[in-house]
Amino acid sequence: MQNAMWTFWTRGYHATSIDDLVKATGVARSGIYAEFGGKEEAFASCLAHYRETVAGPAIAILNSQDDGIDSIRQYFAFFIDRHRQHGLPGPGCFLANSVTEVAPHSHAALRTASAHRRDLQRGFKAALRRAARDLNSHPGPGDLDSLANFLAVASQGLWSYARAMDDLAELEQFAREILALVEARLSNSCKADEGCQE
Amino acid sequence: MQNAMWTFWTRGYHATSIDDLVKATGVARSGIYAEFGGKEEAFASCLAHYRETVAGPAIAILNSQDDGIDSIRQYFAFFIDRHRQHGLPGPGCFLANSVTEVAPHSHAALRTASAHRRDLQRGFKAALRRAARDLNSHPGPGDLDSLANFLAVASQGLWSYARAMDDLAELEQFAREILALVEARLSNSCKADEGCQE
DNA sequence: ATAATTCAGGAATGATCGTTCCTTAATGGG
DNA sequence: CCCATTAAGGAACGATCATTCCTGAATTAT
Repeated sequence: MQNAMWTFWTRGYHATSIDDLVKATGVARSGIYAEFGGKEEAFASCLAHYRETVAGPAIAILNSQDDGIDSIRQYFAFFIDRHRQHGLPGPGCFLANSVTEVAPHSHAALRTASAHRRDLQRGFKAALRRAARDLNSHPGPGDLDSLANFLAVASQGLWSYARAMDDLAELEQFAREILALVEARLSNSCKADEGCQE
Repeated sequence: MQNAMWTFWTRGYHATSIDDLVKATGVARSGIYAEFGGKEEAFASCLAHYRETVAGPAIAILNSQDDGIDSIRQYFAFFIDRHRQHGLPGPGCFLANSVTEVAPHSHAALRTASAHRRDLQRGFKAALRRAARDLNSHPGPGDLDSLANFLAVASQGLWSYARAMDDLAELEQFAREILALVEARLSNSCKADEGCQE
């Protein structure tokens, strides 16, 4: 399963053949069909497995500690460290890759990707709420939703580009910039609020 | 050419067969090979054609007027309007799609995508410089580069998700949020600067 | 008008695709 | 020890892939 997931992850759905899965996993063709049912089902299973074992723990980082800003920092560090180990160009995020390649033509992949985005957005929102609290910021209604939605979509861009970049420093710069932006945005809400201390 | 580009754009490289190109363009198989050479060359030509006729004019919007913030707003509006006409899920950005699907395994596509990102980043930086000027903001050295790099990568996320979303309002919310973030970030630089009025 | 040339259309080819099926080895109950 | 059941390995299938090549019509030059 792990090897099949990795193959779909790095090569995508269409560029992966059943033979590739056979070579990657070591199990025979009949074993692939016995385990999954077919290529589409195999892909869906691998995508769900990725969501459980990789994306889920990553989102959990966003609630791993009290400091909201640092939670977001660690979320990005989690993926960037992966790419530091692997080297660039890297695999990116399997869910992010699937959004581009298969989601437009596969209802199953689209629903998995949408559910993931919802979870990620909720995680970001929770971290942002703690960050706003620590910054004495009082964002308006919907501001945190808008900002969390933005962070989820912007992350997609980072994981996409991780497949086409050769300099890790650019990924790190992106992560630093996104934190600076969030702090500036929350501080701005603070500034607009009258009861805010300095 | 236009029809071949659209086919690769919406379906991707691997999911597009020569037969698809024949049906889409109306020219016979031999005509495809006479014009392009082969499937890979056809894709590269279509990608270059997209960069010239779609991405180039879009980047030019970033320098179309003096108001930097509004230039950025119009850049996003340009693509979002496309998706308003087409409906969601939409085609996204052909270059952004290629970053995910083919750039990791194709040197030609990777170079085209990298060159595009460089151009886009330069366009954003120029617009940001004008925006900073109008906001009386004095960002530190490298701040505009970092912010422009961020905008280019974040855009990638938006065009990716345009292929997997069904609500245009979320695209628009993203665009509004990115402008609010940029303004907050530039205002923050202003606040840090002592000679800043207000 | 006729012969030469060009080029588009589609048939043919070898390879590879996803999928199925048959053979065979392994395992467990009697 | 033997037979029944199961699961794994690989051969075989039709379909489709990218690519090549051949045929016939259109066009140009003489």
